Amino acid sequence: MEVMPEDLPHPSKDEIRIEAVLHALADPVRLTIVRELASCVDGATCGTFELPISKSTRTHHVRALREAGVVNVRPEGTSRIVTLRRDDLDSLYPGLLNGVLAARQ
Amino acid sequence: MEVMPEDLPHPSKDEIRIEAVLHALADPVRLTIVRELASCVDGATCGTFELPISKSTRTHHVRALREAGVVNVRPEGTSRIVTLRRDDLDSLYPGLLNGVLAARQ
DNA sequence: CTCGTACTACGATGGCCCTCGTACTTAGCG
DNA sequence: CGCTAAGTACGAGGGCCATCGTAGTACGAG
Repeated sequence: MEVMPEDLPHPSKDEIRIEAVLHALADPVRLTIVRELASCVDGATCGTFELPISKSTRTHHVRALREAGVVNVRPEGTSRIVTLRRDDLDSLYPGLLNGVLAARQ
Repeated sequence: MEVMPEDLPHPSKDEIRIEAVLHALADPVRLTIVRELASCVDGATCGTFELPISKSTRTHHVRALREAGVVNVRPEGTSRIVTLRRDDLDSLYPGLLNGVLAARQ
């Protein structure tokens, strides 16, 4: 589909599985990350997430979201730009992301 | 809201938490149950689910779905009638259920 | 080159939970 | 009452994973 210069492995759109997505979203930390990403269209650096967790745990969660197909991660210097794969998720599971984000915190 | 004679504890609509719902849906067995429930409007007996699991495991999963607020369980003789709480879920997380059910198997 | 920043890799730990078998309860039937 | 069917309770085992600290890599600034 789209060709993007990356070195981090991402599942293609047709490799995304609903169970993996749901499992990725079921964690409170990852859900917070997804909410933050949804509120800033340009994507965010890993370090900008305000979370009471260690760096390695943050890496772990961003990796989990990436491998589930929920986010895209792009190197940018020493940082990683993280963006929601909103188009893919919306076309695979229309309404799912909206429903999740509609939840009262 | 609605008064229903039950002896099994269910979370009220405002007690349902998105993380619990997502976690409940993230299991392949429970997702199968939800899919079967979505296809039969009248609800189903626990025993009618065709699953390669033991009785106690089935009980465990139905309980998990009930405690997360995904399904309603009503005694009926020696059986339990299980129904999707579609109205509650749709109003709390509009689109979520549709998105999940839209996933290719 | 040196230093600091941003992140990753790896192993350890602890907890959650999926699965099961066994024993038990309850309802219905004769 | 005796029997069967449907489901629950409980405990055990085993695996997955969230969390962390430490060590290491990669990039940019000076």
